Order: sequence, then structure tokens, then C-alpha cells
Amino acid sequence: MNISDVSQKTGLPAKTIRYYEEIGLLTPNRSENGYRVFSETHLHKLAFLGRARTLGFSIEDCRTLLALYEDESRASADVRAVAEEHLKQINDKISQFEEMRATLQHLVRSCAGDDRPDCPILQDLAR
Amino acid sequence: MNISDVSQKTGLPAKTIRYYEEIGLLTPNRSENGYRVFSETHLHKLAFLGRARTLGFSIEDCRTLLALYEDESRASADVRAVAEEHLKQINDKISQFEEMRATLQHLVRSCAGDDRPDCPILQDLAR
DNA sequence: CTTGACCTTACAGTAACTGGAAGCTTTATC
DNA sequence: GATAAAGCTTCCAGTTACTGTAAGGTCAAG
Repeated sequence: MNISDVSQKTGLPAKTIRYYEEIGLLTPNRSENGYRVFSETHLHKLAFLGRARTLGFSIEDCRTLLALYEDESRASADVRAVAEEHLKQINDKISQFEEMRATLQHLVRSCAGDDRPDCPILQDLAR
Repeated sequence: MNISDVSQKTGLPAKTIRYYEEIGLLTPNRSENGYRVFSETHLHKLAFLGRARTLGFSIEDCRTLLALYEDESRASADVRAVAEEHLKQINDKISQFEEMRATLQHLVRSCAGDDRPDCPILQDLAR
């Protein structure tokens, strides 16, 4: 399989697939002309990576998860630890964004939004 | 005022203040020895920037907001438009993170987290 | 007069790609 | 068989908003 087939099947841009190779997440074979050749295994790995990225895992987490995935003697505790840590970070981020949202909503609502210069939003920022 | 005073008063790292100058958000004066000298106005601008960044506005938004702040004849509608757009983006992000959270929570809960290799998390990623 | 704190610039690195240029290979068309 | 279009390659730069580090000038204290 050439890269565009894999791109199409996994939904990952070819650029991204090349990038994943560059950082050592997978190593496709090469045909004589230098083109990358992907196997079913590579396809699975890329799908795995795509899914993990969709769930917000960092590339380094992905590397870890991929290693665990391939380690038949892994402990599920190790996998869960990675996921739990990530979940914690997501919760933190949501909290931060919700705080921003609350403030912004309040400010937007209190701003007339007309052609006059008076603006509670700017007043808040400047306080 | 030297940079460390400003840093202390605004809570912004000196590095960040220098960076803001570099990208043209403010232009402190210089004393003979080359040290930056900040006025009260600079201090206000930096506080403004710090607050805007806390609310998640991008640097480019900050630039726009700062310009509006200094434009006495601004229309509050322009300010509100920036804030509303930003709010929309935050809402999008929250939605995305909440989706991740829901999936991750489910997966974490369904994983035994012991020394056995069976793991629903990996199964999901590999599906 | 030296030590330490503070200031300067300049360059590199971060995360995870993305865009674009220059150039080879393969495939389709005439 | 020539040529053009599509697809592949590598390499380099740019993105966001800083942060770290190095090398070196300046200032206040003892």
C-alpha cells in the first residue's frame, strides 16, 4: 500500500503519516523506487494512533500506549494509569475553560454592543 | 521602573514582557545603559494583556483589544464581536474535551487496572 | 575590587503538525 | 514514443506563545 491509500483508509493526512515515521512511531518498508510501503500492521498502528489522538493523548502518550499495545505481557494497570492521568489533565482544562466561559459570557452580556465606546469588557480587562 | 519590578507587579515573567515588546505590543523606553524603563502606562497595558491572556484571548486578539482600548472612538460592538467569537471557540473546545472525557471515563472505569494484560482501553484504541 | 544580582541580546527548543519548493517515478493520454 | 498529470520523495520554514540557556554588560553592597 502506498501512502495515499493509507491516508485515505486511516483518515490521517499523508503529511502526518510521514511525520509519525520521522518521530519513530512506525517504520514502513520501502520499495525500490523509495516509496513507502505499508502493511496491514502499519495500518492498524496508524488507526490506533489516530484514535488515541482523537481522545487527546499526546504523542508521547501514544508512544507509550502503542508500546503497551504491542507488549503481550503488559499490565492493564499501566494502561489505565496513562488514561487516568490524561483524564485528569482534561478535567483541569475543562475547568479552566469553563471559568473563562463564565467570565466571558457575563462580560459579553453586559456589553451593549452598539456604536458607543463604553464597554464593560474593556473595563474588566483594564481593571 | 525596571523589568523585574514590572514583572513582579503584573505577575508576568520578564521573558514574557520582553517577548511582548518584540512582537510590538508595547514599546518601553530605554535608559542610557540600555535597560528597559517602564511607565505607568506600560504597566497598565501589561496588566491588560495579562488579564486578556487569562481569559484565553490569543495574542492577535490581544493586539486588537489593546487597539480598541486605546481608541476613544471605538464602538463597543467591535469589542463584543471579538469576545463573542472567542467565546464560541471556547465553547467548541469545551464540547470537544467533554466528549473526550466521556469516552475516557467510560474506558477507565471498564478497565480492571490490575496486572493482567486484558484492557478495554487498548481494545477501544485498536478497534 | 570583587561578588552577586540584574540587565542585555541572540539562538534553540517546545507540540504536533502544515505548507511549499524542487525533483524523481509512475500512469494516463494522444 | 512523447508528454502531461498525478503521486511520491526530501528538506526547509512557519505556526503559538512563550521558555531555557549562553555570553556578556551594569550596578549596588561589602
